[in-house]
Amino acid sequence: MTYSYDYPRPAVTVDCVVFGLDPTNSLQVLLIQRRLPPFVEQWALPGGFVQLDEALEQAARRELQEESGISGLFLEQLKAYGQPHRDPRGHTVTVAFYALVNLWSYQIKAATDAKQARWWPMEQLPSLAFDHEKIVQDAIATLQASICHRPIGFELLPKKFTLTQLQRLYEIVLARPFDKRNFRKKLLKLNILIPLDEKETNVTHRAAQLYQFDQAKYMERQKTGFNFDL
Amino acid sequence: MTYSYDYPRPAVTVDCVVFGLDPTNSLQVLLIQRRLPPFVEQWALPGGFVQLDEALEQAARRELQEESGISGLFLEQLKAYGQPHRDPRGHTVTVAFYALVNLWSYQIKAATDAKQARWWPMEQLPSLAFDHEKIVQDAIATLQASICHRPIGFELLPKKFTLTQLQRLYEIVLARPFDKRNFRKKLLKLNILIPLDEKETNVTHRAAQLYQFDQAKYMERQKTGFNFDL
DNA sequence: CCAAAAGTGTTAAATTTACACCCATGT
DNA sequence: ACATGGGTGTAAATTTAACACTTTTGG
Repeated sequence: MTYSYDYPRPAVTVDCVVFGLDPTNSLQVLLIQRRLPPFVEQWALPGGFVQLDEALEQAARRELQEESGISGLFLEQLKAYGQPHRDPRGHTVTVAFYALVNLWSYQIKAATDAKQARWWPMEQLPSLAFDHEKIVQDAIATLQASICHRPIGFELLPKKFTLTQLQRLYEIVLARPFDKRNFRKKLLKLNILIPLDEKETNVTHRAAQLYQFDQAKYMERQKTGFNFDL
Repeated sequence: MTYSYDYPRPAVTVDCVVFGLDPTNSLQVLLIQRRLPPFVEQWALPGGFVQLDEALEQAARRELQEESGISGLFLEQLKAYGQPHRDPRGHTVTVAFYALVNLWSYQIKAATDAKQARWWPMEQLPSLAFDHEKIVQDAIATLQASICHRPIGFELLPKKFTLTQLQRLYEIVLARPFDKRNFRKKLLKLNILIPLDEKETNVTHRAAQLYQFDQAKYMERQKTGFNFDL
């Protein structure tokens, strides 16, 4: 390294707002109970210090893995937060990410994790450490905007899903109802859902058609000026 | 301060992608020629180190003021960049912002600035220091998305503008043509433009009606579920 | 046969697109 | 009078919104 600079530096952390949709159709956020000061015993977003020469997203994935055992999920940067007194230990800049998980797969792990990780329903979050409440609010706003313009909602569902599940997902995240017929028409016309040769099982009523998101076709059509848009 | 932590820390900087639209209808980006290593003499985004206990946006505004003399402009956070080797001096996380300026007002200042600040047309940027080319690309993409969904384009025009100026602005930023009649219909129907009792002056043809953006009305209508959208 | 959710089509309204000519002003 | 950009309307196509009943399956 040829040059150096020695200003006093803020600390740099990452924090993750992990959203999960569970089979009972409730949107959940993963929280960690802190064991160290500051804010001991309070609930907070999973996250921690960025190590030297570690990329931001990589740090976020590492912290998620360490604190909750989940990996390989959809992760996007949200925003950096650097208000001077957001951390009582001193000036700390945090880069927040949001992540999407389908709880059909991850439910067990997170629920039984030894490190005090727990899913909390969006509507009843406990009070949070630092400025994490603000971060969660920003994350839900960004999630709402993103889900309307890009096909990321599928990250919250199992690979094979029914149109009703998809509609519920949108209704939950956007907090508004959709008309069943119009919703189905619109989604099917986009032509990025593959109807499978399979139906729902273990239901006490007519079994629904299962679909799968066609990532490849979406990518292709995207290049030729195609928009997802709701 | 009750707690402390002494991990080795990445440095934290801010960088600004300042977009300006000039009267000849070209989209420009403000660049600074570096006087210190690394990347001496190369062009780069205005920016610099975040000081201890300084908020991120505040740091961005301070750097812009110091390096180019402009202040009071529209500024929004873009993204944080933290790839390990993006700065040869050592691990540095930068929080990038993008800003909008109307060059009808700022033209002189920036052009005559002693500190080697210069406007460059978007289509012919020089090669840039660090990963600033990537940052500029991300900024233009974000600008394009934002300008479609929120009325921020007005920040690039003088307070009083004509519909043709507005249309040109959209055409330049989005790099596609709009139909004159349809564009005017759409914008006027939004009902957030105030027609003034004034016309363009010093033109060699029929003088155009001047309009002003009605921020107040926009804010109101936004609360009652109203979207700008193109 | 009952309960529960799946699946399906039409119509009216609103929005979007395409398109061409006259107007006002300064030289 | 002419060059330059300002300003305007209509019709067709597409998209959206509203709305209710029949089907399938398991219990």
